[in-house]
Amino acid sequence: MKKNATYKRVTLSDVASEAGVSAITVSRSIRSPGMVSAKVREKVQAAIDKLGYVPDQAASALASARTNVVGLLVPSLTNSVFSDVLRGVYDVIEGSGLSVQIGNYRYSPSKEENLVRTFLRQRPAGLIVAGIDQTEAARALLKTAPCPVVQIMDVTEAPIDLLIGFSHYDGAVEATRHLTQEGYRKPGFLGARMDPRSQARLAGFTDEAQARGVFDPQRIVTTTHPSSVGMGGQLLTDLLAQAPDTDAVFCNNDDLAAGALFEAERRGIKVPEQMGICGFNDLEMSRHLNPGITSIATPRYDVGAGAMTLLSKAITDRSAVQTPQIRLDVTLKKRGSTNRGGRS
Amino acid sequence: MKKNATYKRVTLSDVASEAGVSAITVSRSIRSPGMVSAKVREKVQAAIDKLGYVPDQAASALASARTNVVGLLVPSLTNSVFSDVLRGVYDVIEGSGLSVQIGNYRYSPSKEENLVRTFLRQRPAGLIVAGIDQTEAARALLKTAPCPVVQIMDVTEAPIDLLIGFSHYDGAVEATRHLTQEGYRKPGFLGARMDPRSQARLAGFTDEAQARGVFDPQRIVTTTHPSSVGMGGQLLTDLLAQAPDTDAVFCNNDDLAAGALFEAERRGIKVPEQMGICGFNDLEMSRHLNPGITSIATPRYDVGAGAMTLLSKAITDRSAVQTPQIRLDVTLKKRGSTNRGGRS
DNA sequence: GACGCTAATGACAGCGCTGTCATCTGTCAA
DNA sequence: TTGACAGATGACAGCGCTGTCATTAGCGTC
Repeated sequence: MKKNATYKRVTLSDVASEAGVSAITVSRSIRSPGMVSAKVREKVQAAIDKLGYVPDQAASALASARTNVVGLLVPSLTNSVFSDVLRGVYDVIEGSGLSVQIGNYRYSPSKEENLVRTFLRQRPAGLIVAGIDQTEAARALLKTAPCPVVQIMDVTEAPIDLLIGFSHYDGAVEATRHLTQEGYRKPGFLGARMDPRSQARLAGFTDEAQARGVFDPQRIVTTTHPSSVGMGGQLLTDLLAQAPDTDAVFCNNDDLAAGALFEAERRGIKVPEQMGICGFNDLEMSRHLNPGITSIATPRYDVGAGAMTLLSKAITDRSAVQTPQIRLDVTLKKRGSTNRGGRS
Repeated sequence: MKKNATYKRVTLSDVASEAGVSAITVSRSIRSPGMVSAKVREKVQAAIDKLGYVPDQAASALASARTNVVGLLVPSLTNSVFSDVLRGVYDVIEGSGLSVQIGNYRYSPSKEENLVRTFLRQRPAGLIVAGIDQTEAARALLKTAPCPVVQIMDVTEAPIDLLIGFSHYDGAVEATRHLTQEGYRKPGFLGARMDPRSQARLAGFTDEAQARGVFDPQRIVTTTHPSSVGMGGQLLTDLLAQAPDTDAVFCNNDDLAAGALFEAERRGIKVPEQMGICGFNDLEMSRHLNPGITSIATPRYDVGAGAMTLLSKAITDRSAVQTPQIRLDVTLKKRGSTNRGGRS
């Protein structure tokens, strides 16, 4: 067993003999200080500092059959939505001794299921999974997983374990209501990707539009291609081709909304007078465009940070988790793109 | 040592006795198939499939003093630039048996140095670090690291080990030249964050502007705050306050450029007639704005993918790496925001 | 037909830590 | 003084794998 001289490891027993105690005592004084007397703890700490001891994660994982790795399963890394979540996760994890491993399942449920399997075999300390739409098999695996599991980005009556998210449906309802309240009577829906959360937004739009008597299936245009600004323009073009008298669009997200805005401009359609545009997610760009794009602000960073907080609490002591399911609010940001001022 | 029944592990020796060989032979037939006869290899594979054996990474890491973890050190997770890099990394790593661990040093060199230390202690299989401006201590650590190291996102004459990136300086020179060629004689520079790569862009701008006789330090406005669309507007405001006759801006990145464009609009300054605007990074949004924003397209995804390709090759066989340093090109994307058509 | 050589396989120890159980110490009540 | 008991500490084995030998088999050579 060759050792690299530069990185020769200081081991537990090195610390132990330096401190004049046994190895196991050092281990305990690190992991559960409460079990060790203050005097010994001090000596151990001094020895650790002196030798620059750093625990070996592999050895610890092997001996305890447990790692300090948190698995994070996301459907996309392109999406700026998930980079916000990521940021929240990383901000909270800092200094917690846990580390994250990301799995990207590219919106493929079967790939997600495989990733769940792969991750579980590594005996993770915890798992964060996006959404509530896992396959049956994945759900079963997660239900019986020997670690806490947090679902994020959505809400449901039947969570697997822990959950933090917000309602895409409610956000869409609020957006749609806002459009009708501003006097738009022929609202349409533009959607790309159409993953489960996009579907929920469409459902919210549909239900609210029906409730207000302004629903027309002709005005729904979707694609499974990824969202982009360019796609927003294209979808609006398609919509206007099949329903030229559409007077507003609720877009799946702000990229599409921006694209729709530019396309409207190009066509000489005045926003918000002739057409209202509402987005989803409230990206920074949206409030700076002219007109600013009305959008549903979603607490993406908070979801990431909250998920990690929840998880690390559950890892330490599952029963200490007060609120295993957290529902965050979305907020309608009214801006120029829907400011027609009418009341229906 | 309690075992979770659900995840009871199949071990090497289980496979070994199933296949009628010794444990070490199974290990070899997985890690270096060339050392094992074809017959045995088949038997072993059959046993693995039958039992569903998955190697234990912790045990392997402990025994071999080596992990399959690649450390990725980035200065930011907010920045869409790095999410593109991330995507490239993850696309390549898929199925390679390696896994990534991200460290976010938030543009703090000392935090970066600490992260290097932390990562190295985990005996990573390789390391990817952003930029070429590590502290002296970090450089020393990386130079003697017992694993390949890839620097990304920039180029230098003195790389630590492997490198893949592009020249921010050259990109800025090209942008500045373009502005002058379009007839702008009073170009300014807007910069946020001002990390080393932003500094390189400023240097490129300065040198080229001086070479063309259009340099004026009054027209340089920077901040150490992060980039955002809003910040772009603010910086343009500041610039115009101290140099009202400025007729073009080269912006550190496209967010600032978009903000500058909106601010110009707000002030009734015509783009590109009265003011030219050029960005950096060529985000998707830029080509859809009106006018489209001229920008320097950077191969961010390719940097991520290339870095990971380089690294996994080096991990397998360092001497097999043909091109240890790769310089990628940046491309000027001419759009409406600088289309004045003049020739200086 | 004994010898040397290479290719293929195996035995063994140990990586650094933690779970389990045993031991030791000091305190307090009877 | 004795015993019971809780709190603090230690001994030991073993997690699952791989590095380093040692051993065996198979082959050609003189």
